[in-house]
Amino acid sequence: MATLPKADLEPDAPAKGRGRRGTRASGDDRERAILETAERLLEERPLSAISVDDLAKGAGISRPTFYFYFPSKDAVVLTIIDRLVAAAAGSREEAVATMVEGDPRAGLRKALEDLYGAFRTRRSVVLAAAELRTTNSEARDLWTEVMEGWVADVTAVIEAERARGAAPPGQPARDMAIALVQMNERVQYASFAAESPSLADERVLDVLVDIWLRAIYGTAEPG
Amino acid sequence: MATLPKADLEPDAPAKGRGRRGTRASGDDRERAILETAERLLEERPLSAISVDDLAKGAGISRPTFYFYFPSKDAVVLTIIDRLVAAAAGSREEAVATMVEGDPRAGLRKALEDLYGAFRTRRSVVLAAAELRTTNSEARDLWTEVMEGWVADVTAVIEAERARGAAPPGQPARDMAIALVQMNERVQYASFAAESPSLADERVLDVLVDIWLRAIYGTAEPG
DNA sequence: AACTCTATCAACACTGTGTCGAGTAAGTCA
DNA sequence: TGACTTACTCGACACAGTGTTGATAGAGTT
Repeated sequence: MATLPKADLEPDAPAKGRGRRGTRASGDDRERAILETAERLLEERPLSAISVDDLAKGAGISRPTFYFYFPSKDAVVLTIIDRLVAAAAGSREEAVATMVEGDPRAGLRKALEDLYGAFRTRRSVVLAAAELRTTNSEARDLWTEVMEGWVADVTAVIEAERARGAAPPGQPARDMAIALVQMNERVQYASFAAESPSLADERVLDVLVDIWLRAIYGTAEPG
Repeated sequence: MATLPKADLEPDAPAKGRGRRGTRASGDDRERAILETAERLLEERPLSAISVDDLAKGAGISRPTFYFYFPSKDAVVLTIIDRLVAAAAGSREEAVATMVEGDPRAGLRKALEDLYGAFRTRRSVVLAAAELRTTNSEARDLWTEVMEGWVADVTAVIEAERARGAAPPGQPARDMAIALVQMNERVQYASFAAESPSLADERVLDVLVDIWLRAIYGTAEPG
């Protein structure tokens, strides 16, 4: 089977020190097996229904041995979330670049599309992250970082559009950004979880883009 | 001030059969004591950090005796949430009535204000509900019911405004309603939990009302 | 006085978490 | 080669929490 003796020059060290204590012996396989087991099980059931024993069994080791690789179940999931967040950060940079150039509607749509896509392909991880967030402060902090990043970018975009006269004045740009980013989070989560009510997968972007555009570029004096 | 515990003609039998099995002997006090203990502890710490034993101790009974009154910790919290939801349902009816008559901006603000107020005074219960929702399907169903109610109302309002020509056409009214209602949920939750980023308590309404108005009554062809 | 019904809790069975300490096997170097 | 180190493994334990059982006490009929 997969005997990967792998010249370990700088092999992984994937996400800071979330995983194993020291060293980098052959047990890399085990660490990977645990992570893969976690991802697989999360496709089947919620995080709360997965035990350390399930992860250990799935990776072919005993429960105490699991603790040699990770300090807790949460740490495993945090490692997985770290990776998702890193991938999403890439999308974000790209997205902002897209937004700055030319046509706002197309730019915004492309930006939200990339982000939505990055998460949709890892639905089960997003759901697990949301679950973890309610009990684990490290998960909360990680998510805060992500949200602050987006809010900062969106705030800058709104301010730029107002400055060049493309967008009318209104509520403080950062406040708008917070509400809009949080709306996206919630709407996307509901769609992933197939909550009810929720937007159908293929409606999410149309609706979000429209609300963003109206919120940023529109004024409303209804009659 | 919010005089919530109003008009108890029917002193208990508060929410269907969530509580004790049969009868109504003197042990009503105990049931109430358990509920009060739960509310008190939820002000101090999250639901996940409260055990059945804590509730029993707080009510001056042993753990097995607790199970005479409630089948689980979740059932206690569900009873509390039931009451909050019932109170909020009152606010909702009133809110919709307010919206229908005259000036949309004032009406919408009043409506969102009432709702926000109903929840803000019971912050800790809202937070507990969100926590429960991730693991308990009954809590999920209950919340679904609440959300569907709001979405139905908002959908009707949007359609009415479009029909009388006050609002321009756009995305399907129900889709807009879902996104807007979910935005409110998320923004308010973040504010209650003092997440970061989140809107300051006194900014929430201004920002939400503005986005709602622009989303419903505005169009946006940015340049 | 026998009978019932509410209410109570000690003791138990079970599930899950995390730790300790003893052990093995594969290097490393004297 | 044999002593020492380091990576790794797991049986057995201690602990925390949930939910159940069965025995019992008192109050209220009949």
